[in-house]
Parts: sequence; structure tokens; C-alpha cells
Amino acid sequence: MVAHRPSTTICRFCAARPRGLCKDMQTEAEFETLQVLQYRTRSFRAGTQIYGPHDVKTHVYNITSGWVSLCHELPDGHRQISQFLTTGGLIGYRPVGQAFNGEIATALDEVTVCAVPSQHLSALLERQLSLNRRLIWMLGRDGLVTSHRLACVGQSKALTRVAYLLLELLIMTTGHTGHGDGTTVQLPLTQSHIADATGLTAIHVNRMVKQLRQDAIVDFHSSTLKVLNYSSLKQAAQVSQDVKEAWIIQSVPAPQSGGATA
Amino acid sequence: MVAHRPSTTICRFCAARPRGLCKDMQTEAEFETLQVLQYRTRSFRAGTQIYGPHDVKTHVYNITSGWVSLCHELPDGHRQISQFLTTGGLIGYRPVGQAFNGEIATALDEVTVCAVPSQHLSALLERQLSLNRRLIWMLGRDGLVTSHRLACVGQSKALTRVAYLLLELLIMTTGHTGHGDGTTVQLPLTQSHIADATGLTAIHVNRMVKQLRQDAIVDFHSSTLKVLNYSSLKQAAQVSQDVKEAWIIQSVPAPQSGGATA
DNA sequence: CGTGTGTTTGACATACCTCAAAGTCTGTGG
DNA sequence: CCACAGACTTTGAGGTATGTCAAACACACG
Repeated sequence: MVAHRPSTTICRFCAARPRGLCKDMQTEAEFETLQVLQYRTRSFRAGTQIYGPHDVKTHVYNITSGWVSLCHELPDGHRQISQFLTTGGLIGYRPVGQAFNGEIATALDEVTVCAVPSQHLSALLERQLSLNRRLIWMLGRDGLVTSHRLACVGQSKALTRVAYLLLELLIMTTGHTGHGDGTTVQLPLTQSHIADATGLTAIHVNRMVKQLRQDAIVDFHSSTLKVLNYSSLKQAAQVSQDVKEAWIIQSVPAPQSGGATA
Repeated sequence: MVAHRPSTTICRFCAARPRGLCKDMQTEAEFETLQVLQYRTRSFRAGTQIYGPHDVKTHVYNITSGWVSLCHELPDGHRQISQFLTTGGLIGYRPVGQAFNGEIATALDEVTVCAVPSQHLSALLERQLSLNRRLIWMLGRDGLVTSHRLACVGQSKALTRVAYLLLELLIMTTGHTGHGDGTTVQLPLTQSHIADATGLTAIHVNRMVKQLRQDAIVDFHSSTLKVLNYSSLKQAAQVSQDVKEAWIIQSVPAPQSGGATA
């Protein structure tokens, strides 16, 4: 009953860039509304800061290509990367009334985003239910992913933490969970990034990476991740199937109405 | 322009229980709709499980009194508490299409909740923008709080982690950040809970609690938290003002419309 | 009075960090 | 083509924060 676009857009703001994401897009009418708005695409070079911890966030960004890290900096200089994101990820949203969220968004490689003024987003949210659905889904997913990572960092040994992160990045990149051996993916990360994300030192990450290589599980080498034994990796990472599904950005189906017909 | 209720309800579903939260409630019309629905209040005794990791979540719960923990259990038996929640907190929401979120919700003391069938929530979301706003705000906040906790657990020493958690619980309870010395609050927690939340062992938590007491910072003793030196606590916890604001559940103002008037 | 749960303490083990330095790779400029 | 600098990786030796194990203590509850 709802007329969908040919399901080729990944950004529901600028409606640009075909790829098989976000089929939940919008109705014809909504789509046209968005097209009229024509939000700007912006690019950031590798290593560039997209926004800082104390920037007033004027925009929300939908990533259309490249990798971004979200990082917290503590007073003592330590850093914690809370999330890596790639195509389809939404960054820069902050709860209304919250001055800052304290995180730094950094482009890890060449990144393009669709920039939506926060004001516009608020206004759009008042009129487009599909957008509300989508935002709710994204925020729910991000919270879930973060809390699982918290469980990993809080309770697991170093080897498991590294394996967990590598598996997460693998699945984020390939977009499916049942992937076999021999897969190779490019990740714009150094061992220091892995250290910041896992709560370890780069030196210890190196030892773990070395061990994963020796145990013929994965080979992470100069930004290249090669899966040597996928089932061993799953085992080393100690993740359940549920978690892996949350790592994949999916489309959100329109709800079949029912209940609450007061 | 929007007619607000006398700002005495804390649950926008059953519209029950006066207390000064959630003034953002709803318009007259919305309020009446909800009243008609009359969602059920449920109670859970201390230690009871509200839902398990593999329950199909039929309901979303809005906490109207008591304390709840959200906990992940890892294959190796370790547990990570990702969040403590109290009055006003929303639990049991999961992203559409996500089978399970793997978390266990446990009542820490006598807990009452307003139970909303997930089906109804979906339907209500399709019709009430204020509810969308509220859910988006809650999810955004929860994600923020969790990512800050991740930064703490990943990068801080044991003493800081414990101080951080105690400060968080203090602020959640009192509802304001600038609180002075001598404050005493009841928390239905054991040192084991703190251990599970901070990623430490209960034994080591005990050592840290002891040190905080000896350093005259806080005294946590048989479910009672007493602040001896608030500014020392802030310092020990290493939190910025931004983070503390995120710990307080606030009302969400209706947006002043503007922009995107395509 | 006994039982169970939570707290406290001590001795010891170890996973991870810190410091130091060498080794690799890549890009740059002569 | 070579020399050099800079970023990243790798390795080793030693220190320390935290975990593990064991046991006593305190307190509530039946």
C-alpha cells in the first residue's frame, strides 16, 4: 500500500548514492519532499575531525561512504573509541536539552556525509513518521551495540576483546554474519585504534594480534583483515548470534497496524 | 499553545502516579487517549526477573517506582550490568527486527512498572508525535550514558570506576548535580552489583570502597551511600558536567518549528 | 541457634601496563 | 637512486593493578 522507491538510496535526506540499504525509505510524497530540500554532501579527509566534544552540533550527519570513529577523551588523556561507523551510520544526533555529548567524530579515511541541519531534522521529525521510525531504530541499535561492547570490555580478556572487535568490523563491512574463511576486508585502522576501542594498550593489542595470527584465526596486517578460521574467530570473540545481527544496519519495515485502536 | 496537564504524571501510558517528572507529557487529546487505554501496572518483588535474555519482549515497561538493573550474561558466566534505572526509566524496548537484545532486567527492590504491549506502542508511535519525541530522547540519552560508562570502564582505574558509578547513582537519585556534602541516599545494591557494573571483582570493589571511606570521600555501607566530600568525589570520578546532565531524566520540550518548510 | 548472604582481610598469582629500543614501511626531498 | 623522517609494528624486561583463593567476620532471618 505504500509506494516505495526502487530501494536504491542510502541517505533519506539527500536521497543520493545508490546501494542496497535503507529500503524502508519513504513514500512517494516524502521522497519528493526530501528531494526538494537537497541537503549538502560534505567530504572529510582521513584524520579530519568532523565534530569535537564541545562543538554545538549544528548538523546531523548520515555517512554515505568511508569510516568514522566516535571517541571520548578523558581528563587524564586516555581515549575510548565507543563506536566505529561506516556507510549508513548516523552521527551527531544529541538528545534535546543535552548541551554536548562529549564525543569526537573523526574521519578514518576519505568520508562523505549528508549533512542535515539539526533544526531541519527536528522539523522533519514532526512531519514524517518514517523518519521517526528510522531514528528510533538507529538509536535503539546503537544503544544495543554499545551495551554489548561494554559487556565485552568490562568482562573479557584481551584476546577476546580484540577478536570481538575484529569480528564486529568484519560483519559491519560484509553485511552478513555467516561468512566463511578466506575473506579479506580493508579497514582503515591501526593497532592503536583497536587499543582505544578495546581499552588496551597498543603494545598489548599487538601481542594479541600476533597470537591470533599464530593460532591461524585472523591475520590483521597493515589495514587488512584476513579471516583464516571463521568458526575459531566466533569462538574467540564469544558473541551470540543476536549480537551479530545488531551489527548490521537493516531496513525498518513499516509496522502492520493493530492494537491500541482506542 | 499546547495545553499541558498539571505536570504530575510520570507515566505517559497509564497516566498514573504523581511526581514532578515528564512535564512534556501530552496535549489534552493525547492525554485522554491514553487514559482510555488504561495500561496495567505490574509489580515485581526484589530479586525478581522482569524479563530474560531470550524472552520475546511482549511489553515495554515504564518504571514508576523502584530500581532495575539491565545485565548481560556472557557465555563464560561473567556478568556485566550495563545500566541501573529508576523511576521514569523505560526498559524492554528493542529495535524492530531485532530478535533479542540479550539483556536481563532484574528488580533490585520492590518495583512497579507500567506495562505497555509492544504492539500498542508501535501503534501509538504512529499517531502521537509527543511519544516519538519522548522515545527518541530516552534512547538517545541511554546511548549517551552507556557510551560514557564504556569510556569509564575501558580507560579508568578501579577507584575511578567505583567513584564514577556511585556519583552516577547519587545524581540519578537526587535528580540534580550540584549537591553538597552530607547527603545520604538508599541504594538497593550490594558490592557485587557494583562489581558487575564496573567490570571488577567484588573483592576489589570492597578494597576501593574501603579506600573511599578512608579518604573521607563517600561511605557506602549496607545499601546506604553517604557523601562525605562531594568535590573530592567529583574529582575521583573524573566526570565532566555534560555527563552528569545526561544522568538526569528530563522533560522534552516540544520543538519550536522552523526550518525545512519545503 | 543455625543458615545464608554480604563484607572484610590476607597471601599469592597473573594479566596487562610501562618503559625502552629495534625493526618495518611509506612518503619526501636531495 | 639514496637518505631521511615519521608513523606504525614488533620484541623484551620488569612493574603493578587487579584477579584468585581461602577464611574469618557481621548481620538478617527463620
